[in-house]
Amino acid sequence: MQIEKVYEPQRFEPHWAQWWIDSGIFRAAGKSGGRVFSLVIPPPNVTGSLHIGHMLEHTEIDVTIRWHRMLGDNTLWLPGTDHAGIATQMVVERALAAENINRRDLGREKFEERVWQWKAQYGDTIKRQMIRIGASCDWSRERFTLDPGLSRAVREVFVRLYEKGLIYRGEYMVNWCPRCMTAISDLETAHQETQGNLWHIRYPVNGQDRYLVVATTRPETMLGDTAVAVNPKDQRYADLHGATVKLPLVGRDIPVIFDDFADPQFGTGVVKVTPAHDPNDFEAGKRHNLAKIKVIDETGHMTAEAGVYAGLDRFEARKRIVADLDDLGLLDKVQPYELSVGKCDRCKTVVEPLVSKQWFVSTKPLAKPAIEAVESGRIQFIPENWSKTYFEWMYNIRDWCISRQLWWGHRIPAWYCGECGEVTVAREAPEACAKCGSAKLTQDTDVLDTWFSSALWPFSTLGWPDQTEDLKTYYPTSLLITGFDILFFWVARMVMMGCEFMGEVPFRQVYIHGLVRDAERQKMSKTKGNTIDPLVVTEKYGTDAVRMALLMGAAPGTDIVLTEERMESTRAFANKIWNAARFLFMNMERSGVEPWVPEHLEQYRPGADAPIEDRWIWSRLNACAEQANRAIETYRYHEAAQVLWRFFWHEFCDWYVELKKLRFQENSGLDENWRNLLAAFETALRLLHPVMPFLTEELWQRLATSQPNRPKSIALAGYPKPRPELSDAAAEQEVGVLQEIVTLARTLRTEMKIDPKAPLSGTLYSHGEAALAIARAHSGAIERLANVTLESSQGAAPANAAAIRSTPEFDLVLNLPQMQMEAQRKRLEKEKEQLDKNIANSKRQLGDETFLSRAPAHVVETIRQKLADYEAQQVKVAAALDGIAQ
RNA sequence: GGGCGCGUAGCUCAGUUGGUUAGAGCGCCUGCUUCACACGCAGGAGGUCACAGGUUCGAGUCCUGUCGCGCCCACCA
Repeated sequence: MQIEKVYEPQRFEPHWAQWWIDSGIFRAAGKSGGRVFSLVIPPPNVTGSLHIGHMLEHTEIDVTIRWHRMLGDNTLWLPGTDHAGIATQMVVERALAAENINRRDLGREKFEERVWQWKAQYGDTIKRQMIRIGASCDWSRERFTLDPGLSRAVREVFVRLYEKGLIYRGEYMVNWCPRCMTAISDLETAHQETQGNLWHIRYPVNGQDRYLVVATTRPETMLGDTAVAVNPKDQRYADLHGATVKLPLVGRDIPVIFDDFADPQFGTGVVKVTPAHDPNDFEAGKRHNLAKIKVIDETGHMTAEAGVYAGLDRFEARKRIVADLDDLGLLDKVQPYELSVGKCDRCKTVVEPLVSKQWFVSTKPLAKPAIEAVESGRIQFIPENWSKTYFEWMYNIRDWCISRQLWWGHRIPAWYCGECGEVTVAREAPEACAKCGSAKLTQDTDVLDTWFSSALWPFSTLGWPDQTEDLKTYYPTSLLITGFDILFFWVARMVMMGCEFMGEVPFRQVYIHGLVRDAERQKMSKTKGNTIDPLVVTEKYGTDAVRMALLMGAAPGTDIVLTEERMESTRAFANKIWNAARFLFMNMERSGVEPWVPEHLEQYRPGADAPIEDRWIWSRLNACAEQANRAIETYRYHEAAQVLWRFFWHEFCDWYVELKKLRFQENSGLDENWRNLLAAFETALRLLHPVMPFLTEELWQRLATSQPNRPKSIALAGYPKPRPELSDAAAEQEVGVLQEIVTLARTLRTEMKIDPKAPLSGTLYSHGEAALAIARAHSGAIERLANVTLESSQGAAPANAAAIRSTPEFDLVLNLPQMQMEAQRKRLEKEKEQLDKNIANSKRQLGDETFLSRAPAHVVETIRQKLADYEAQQVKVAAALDGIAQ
């Protein structure tokens, strides 16, 4: 079998990804009317997969660790919707860029038409890439193809909420993005601290020789002022009841109103009121029945109401107005001022608060059961802290603006009558107006916020509103895995909708993973240019290495720092596995051993008289399985990754394979020795599969070829479970001592600056028989691993022995060609210093009456034991130092 | 303004309920092209766990405060 020296992920990963799909191993977990959840879904009793979605929309990398357990457990959560959407977005973005088209220049119909062409053109490549990185990619479920089943669910929910009075349409202040030309929700508005000015403007009071000075950060809105407000308790303005002021530049007379929202402490205590362009003022306007004068339009330009400023860009108008006020002597002062400016999440354009007719969901009634679900523990957050954030938002929830003026998405199922203006909300397009019978109906052109349909995902994908088998089986799911950045957007809303329409939470646990950060701990963002493109790095380091790097950094509650250094080290780990396999295969060939795995994987164990290294590695294998399973079950993926790393590299490779080298000299075919080894390696591959799926699949297939009844894939072979009967304390003890002897000898050799190639001899001294027996039994191993031949001797090392290393159990003395006295003395003195410190420490504690009386017995006992060891060591070190001095 | 979190080795980070001498990867130093792997092997240096108090027999871990940093939410003109 020809095996390359360095593991080349590019050769194997695409092949396996495709094979998993073709052979149906990654099959859909549930089907419903031809809809599948996700193309790449781990099968039953797997293990796991890591999922990286390339979020163009959010211009960052989103990492979802999908470590699915049992299908039968109903522990699945399958990210599907958004990733299919993302794949489509990737196509669209590419096409738009390549053809240099502005979305808005196409109409809705044209756009949808073009998308299919683009998909044909660019889709295959992207689909392949998505699959390669483990992302789902299901073309049937893109948002704007408006999958009929999903649309039906959306309409159903809309109508039911409307009939319950939980959806309403009204004229409200919304966040408007002048570039996207749509309303956006509060959540999609990102506030940013910006350095601006506070302009103080004089408004002359009619009939008095007096000004009211108002402060504003947005002078251009003054053209739309319809009042100025002061606090009713503010004595300075108590005389202004019934007064009016003349609005500068416009000349309109506007009233002075008295309202609590004016803060006497702020500026002069007088505030201008622009009901059409400020949320606060809008509310005040309603209270005082003020006119709304719209001076800025949907494109961010001044309207005809703005008089001479009409047609100007809003920021240009600001400059002109300030200049004109200054000319008129009405600019009292200008103050630098830091304010937070709302920007569109998507395009960073400054949001314009505008009054318009929009659809809203009243969220308070929906939030109540959703809060209760978490409070009662029916939904659990991991890490738990996130429930606080969830509550914080839920308790202060505001109504949700759901209408968007975009042209892809789910149309709002509302029709307006051309005759009488009646609004009809219905599941299907109505024939005639319910009120006047007119057939002149037009559907609302607005579409729904994408999160509206996303909120229904847990049940809409299962066939709701029909009571399907899938719905009964899979709702509620057990686990949602997601990032905190969509906690409000998606998670909270799924809970609300689930409680409302299913009467039950959509999932039991929510695992919140961190976001990926770059080396400077910055959130990845396209505008900052610090994005690590998963397609680029998977190409460079391999998918397995990228996955492992992410997992190693995935401690709950912390962000994931993804650096190339980290990926380099995980690639090294992949290569290590590869080379361990390469080594085994080479030796199998040499010994005439065919690839082999046990018939019953979970029952194999080495015999009681098996070679010590086999008994040892199987015991360690079991410990590793135990820890890995526990870590995975408690969502401590970083810990699992670390446990596996340490086991495979530092136990399996560094010790087990090294010890096995001695056996390879025997040329005896597939004996028990080989069986133990191959079965151990096979188990190790299964343990590693979740963190290195492609590599382990490749190796496992090569290993298992001979087994006719083997599962089709390592993914189907079952994750190794802890098996207490494999634990072998005696073997661990014995190999532990062997490791100690070898390490001592190596350390001593390096310290004495002895050429590692020079064979040495030495003596192992011990009072106990155990260490001596081990040294004798494993002389071959010791010679191989430390290049030292040891004699054994009962008793303590001679006082004048120079090259000495001690443990509480035994002393190791090497016969050196020349003495390195100085190096030896230095090391011993350092050791003595450390021992003295430890002894003093232990003695102090043991001399403390309160400690003895209050500390648990086992703590006291371990300290006693340690003190005895330290003291024994101290005697030896002192003797060795004396030896040198003589 | 409200909420959440962070500060541990040169760098990036672990450290589950407080309990012996605080760990890993990378980097660094020394020595090895040993017939699986230099994406490697062997050995090593490096930390008063941000600071100040407190609780405790015992604190990186719990409490209070200070300093520094980050994130989220919020209609402060």
